[in-house]
Amino acid sequence: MDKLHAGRNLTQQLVHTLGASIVQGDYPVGGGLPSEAELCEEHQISRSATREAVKMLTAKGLLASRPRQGIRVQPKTNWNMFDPDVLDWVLKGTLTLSLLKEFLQLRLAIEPEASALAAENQNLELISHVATALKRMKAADAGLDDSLEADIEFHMAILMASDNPFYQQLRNFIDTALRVSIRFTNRIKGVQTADYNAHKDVYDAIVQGDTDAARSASRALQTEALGLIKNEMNK
Amino acid sequence: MDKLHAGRNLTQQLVHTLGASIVQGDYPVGGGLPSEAELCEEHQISRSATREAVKMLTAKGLLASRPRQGIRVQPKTNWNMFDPDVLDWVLKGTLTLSLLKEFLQLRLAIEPEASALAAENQNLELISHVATALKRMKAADAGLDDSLEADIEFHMAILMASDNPFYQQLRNFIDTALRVSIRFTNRIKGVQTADYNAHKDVYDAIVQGDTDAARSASRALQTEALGLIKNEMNK
DNA sequence: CTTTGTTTTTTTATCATATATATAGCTTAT
DNA sequence: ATAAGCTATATATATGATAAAAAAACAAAG
Repeated sequence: MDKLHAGRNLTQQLVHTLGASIVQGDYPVGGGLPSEAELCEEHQISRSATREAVKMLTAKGLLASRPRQGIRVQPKTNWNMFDPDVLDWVLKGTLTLSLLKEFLQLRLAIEPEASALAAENQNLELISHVATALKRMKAADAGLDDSLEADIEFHMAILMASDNPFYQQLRNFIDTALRVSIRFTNRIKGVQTADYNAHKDVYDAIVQGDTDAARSASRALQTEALGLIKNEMNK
Repeated sequence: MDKLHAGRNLTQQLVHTLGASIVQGDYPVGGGLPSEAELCEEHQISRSATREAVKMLTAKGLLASRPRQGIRVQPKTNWNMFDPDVLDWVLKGTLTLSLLKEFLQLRLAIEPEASALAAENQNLELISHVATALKRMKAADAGLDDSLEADIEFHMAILMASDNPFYQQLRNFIDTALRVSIRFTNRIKGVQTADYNAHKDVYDAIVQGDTDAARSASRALQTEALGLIKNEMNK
């Protein structure tokens, strides 16, 4: 079995290798995977482990299996794109400028509204974590902290401060995607210390409880990143 | 085994009964479920079926299992709330005004931006489905079609028309939640033919390619529903 | 008494095999 | 032609045995 996935158990290993393959398009959508028996043979593991891996991928919407019909890849619209694993496979396997744009278009919906909610709900405990992240960003500007990590922590803290479980649930999603996308945008505009002042504007508006200002400050932040990508696509 | 889940196979049945129980809080978060062996005994099914069900719930973020430690419920922040099954269990098991509000707060982020994207991208094929849904809504006003279904179809068509896979992926999520929430809001404001004109405003703006108008028309639609809930909460 | 290393024991993980069940495609009777 | 029934084959389920992991109990050394 794969050496790449050391530390994980057999089922998990197969889940990840199969998941990545499926997303990459190694098997025809709607069409069939190798049968259960063939998968066992190929990967040299037992039926239990194989079946459990298939079940996990089924739970994530990638596969479906029926007797006499075999195991088939579900259409993309069934994939749970918000499952961190699936998202990871998609981003690592098929990252394109176009996909990145689409991701940013989603953040453009989520984050401004999360900032507005944070300003509205005034959960001081949660808002304090935004302040902490902002301090890390400042430190990173002076080379005392990791710029990428500080940036991500900031955006995670905003989502948490929304105090809404649905937004909070998007943490994993945005975390996964940010790690890919920030690296990508940095490559475009040159390594950059993430724009501290623009981030501070968002924080200030939240602290002041100004929902509209929070929304538009956050929106400005997102729009800039999106513009960068769109620009790149037109080259 | 449960008579409630007829038509599904044993694994699926157990997934759904366990999933619902977990979400409802029948087992302590962070704490343990019955052991594999006990689950088999309780539900009178084999270890294969039991293990596969546990794996599926693991894939959805509800459970984790390790040797010697047993099967434990993961903290809520790990649950894949955007998985249609999980959302369904949460909504049916723990629906409150507060949860409904939080759901609408998410739609308030998603749908206006989806409408704006639809206006921007001008995918005529996809936009035509919005027109179809709108016609159904008009027919429903005259009692010739189902009002709930027409309403849902409209909002689904908007998401599709955004032409962005991430928004499209939210179809399942919003579909599931709308069915619960529309019934709920109707109970509050009396059975109502969904507001045709407000919906038409959104469609018109999209057709005209006016992104800002589409965004604010959609936002108005969402804000109204949200206001209704907030009102109810303050009673 | 504390720390560190070892053994025990419990539970899941994996394997192997047997049987049941579902179903696509073929067959046959009307 | 059409529908009911058959067949072959893949998954679904059951069961028993073994491996591996990890917490807990225990023992030895400092």
